[in-house]
Amino acid sequence: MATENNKEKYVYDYPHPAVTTDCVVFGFDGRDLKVLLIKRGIEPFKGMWAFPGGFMLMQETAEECAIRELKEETGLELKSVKQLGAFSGIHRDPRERVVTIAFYALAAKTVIRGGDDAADACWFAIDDIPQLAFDHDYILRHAMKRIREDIHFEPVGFDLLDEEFSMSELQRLYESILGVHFDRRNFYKKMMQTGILKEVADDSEEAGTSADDVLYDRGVNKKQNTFYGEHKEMRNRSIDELFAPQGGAGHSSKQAIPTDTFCYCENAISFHDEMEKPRPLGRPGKRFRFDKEGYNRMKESGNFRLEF
Amino acid sequence: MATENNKEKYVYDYPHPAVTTDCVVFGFDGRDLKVLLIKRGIEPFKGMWAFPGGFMLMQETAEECAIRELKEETGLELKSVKQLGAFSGIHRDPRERVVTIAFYALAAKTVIRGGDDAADACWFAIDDIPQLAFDHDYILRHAMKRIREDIHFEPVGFDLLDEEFSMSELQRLYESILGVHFDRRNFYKKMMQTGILKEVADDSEEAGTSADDVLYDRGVNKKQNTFYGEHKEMRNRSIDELFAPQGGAGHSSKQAIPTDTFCYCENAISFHDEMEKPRPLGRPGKRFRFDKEGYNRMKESGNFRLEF
DNA sequence: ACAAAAGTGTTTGGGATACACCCATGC
DNA sequence: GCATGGGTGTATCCCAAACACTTTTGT
Repeated sequence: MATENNKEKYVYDYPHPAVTTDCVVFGFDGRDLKVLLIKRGIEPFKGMWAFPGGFMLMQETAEECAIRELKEETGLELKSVKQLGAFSGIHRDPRERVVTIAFYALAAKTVIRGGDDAADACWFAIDDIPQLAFDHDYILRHAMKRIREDIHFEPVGFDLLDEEFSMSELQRLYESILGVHFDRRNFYKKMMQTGILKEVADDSEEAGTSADDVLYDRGVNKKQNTFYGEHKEMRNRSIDELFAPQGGAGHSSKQAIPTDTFCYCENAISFHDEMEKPRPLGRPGKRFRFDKEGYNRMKESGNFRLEF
Repeated sequence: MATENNKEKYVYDYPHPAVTTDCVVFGFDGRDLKVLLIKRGIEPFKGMWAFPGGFMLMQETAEECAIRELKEETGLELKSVKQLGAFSGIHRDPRERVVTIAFYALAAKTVIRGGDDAADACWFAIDDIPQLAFDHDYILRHAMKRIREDIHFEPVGFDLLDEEFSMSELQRLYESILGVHFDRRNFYKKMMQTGILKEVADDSEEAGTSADDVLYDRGVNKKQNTFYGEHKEMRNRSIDELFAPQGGAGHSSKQAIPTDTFCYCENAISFHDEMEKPRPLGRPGKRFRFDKEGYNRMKESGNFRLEF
């Protein structure tokens, strides 16, 4: 049906929409769930923030496209992305009819630090997202809904953490994603009895001041006194509340903040330089790893579900 | 970017894939979960069975396209479809690069009977699906997985039943979808305590020999003696087993059946004429309705989940 | 000494499961 | 009467939620 002539034009008997991909990349810095955005350099929506993504090539699947674009635009090299679905609003792109296939992905902390090509790529805390280009607000709502569902069935969390992590890091991650608070002891028990964690033998120094804590420490302790206080409200807020239309009801603090401050950008690159490493207070905890074998065993033997 | 010239050609600076939709329509006849398929009248895959669907127009969303194509090809008029996702395999259509956005939908029994335009549209029992065109086998696996997940959280079942139904009809539906068997009494209790059902006042005749039972009765009683025996194996079979590659291991009965028989077609239209109405045996049960208000109350007040 | 964070065990209540008897209908 | 299927209650068990004290570290 399609014919390619020499003038680099592509001709079809029937109109074809353009197909793009967009990728919602989640990260976790030990405190908040974050999303990777890029600042658009061209129209439409020039200057606004958007998910990395772009036009699909004929010789690649949508998944491959999402991974390629992510690499090109942010330097992140991920092995897999999960599809959220197609978004086909008729006027979602003012240029032409564009159907986008949206994905989401999880970037571990180590990977977060790896991004160097990301000139205009920044991580935004999930409750400090600026207004986005296209229908990306809408896509983000779907992505949040999806990650909250997936975390019950799949070991989503471990892709967001380093290989080794403490139980409280894991718990903070779950709490960030689900927006709730768990009893520390019950969380511990529940996690352990899933059989998807294995404890790391305590080889004294190994985990101590390693790079693991770098991102975690960055800035966390500045606010730590008020951490629970600040976010307590958020913890029981629904997705819709979190993503109410700009200036919507019920969240006056957001309205008061001017856009520039609201769009405060934590650039992935600058992470390296800015950080000091005050250790977390208190007793250092055991460290754990994701036990892939244990997970497979669980998955095979019946319906695996993390019941939170 | 796109330019339309007078020769009914559509020209783009970059190659565009075609975009289609496909819709997996589930039905339930009181015994088996069914899927609506159409026989392809043109190449490619002429003569093979496929999901209803077709090319998306520029002035419609993918959802609208799926609903429109469903109407055109089968006569079914549905109000909503749910998206499964985009399938973007490079060679999934031999003609040109085609990305399809797949949907699934649920058709109530009454609606099933309504289809008159469906010349080559047939319902197939979920464990008697012929080999399908394109990558539709693959899509069907996703659809089955999805409906099994959705049924836990959403009142999926009620879209497949008539307005009024008996508890055992509902149970059979759940058992068909999930492939398991429930204790009748526990199922009853669990369903009732969700608060999403309301009992229908017994106005004697109203529900008795009404059209409700028509489809249900068709053919069910012919096999009823052996119903549980025949399907017991299937009940605990996983999706992958159910959809093993043609001639795969472990299901010798299928291998023995020649394709023509295997593709036995229960045409939606002929339902009207063929049926006799032997009532179900035993004591006639209470009838229930889906309680939309109760469902909304449940959904708002915390995480609604049907735990099966 | 004190604050902060982490490790651990017990109790208890509610919900899921297993199970049995009686009733209504058609033949 | 008998086969078939529907309606209901109870006992049990397990899991999840609630909850407190001790230990380690840094200041």
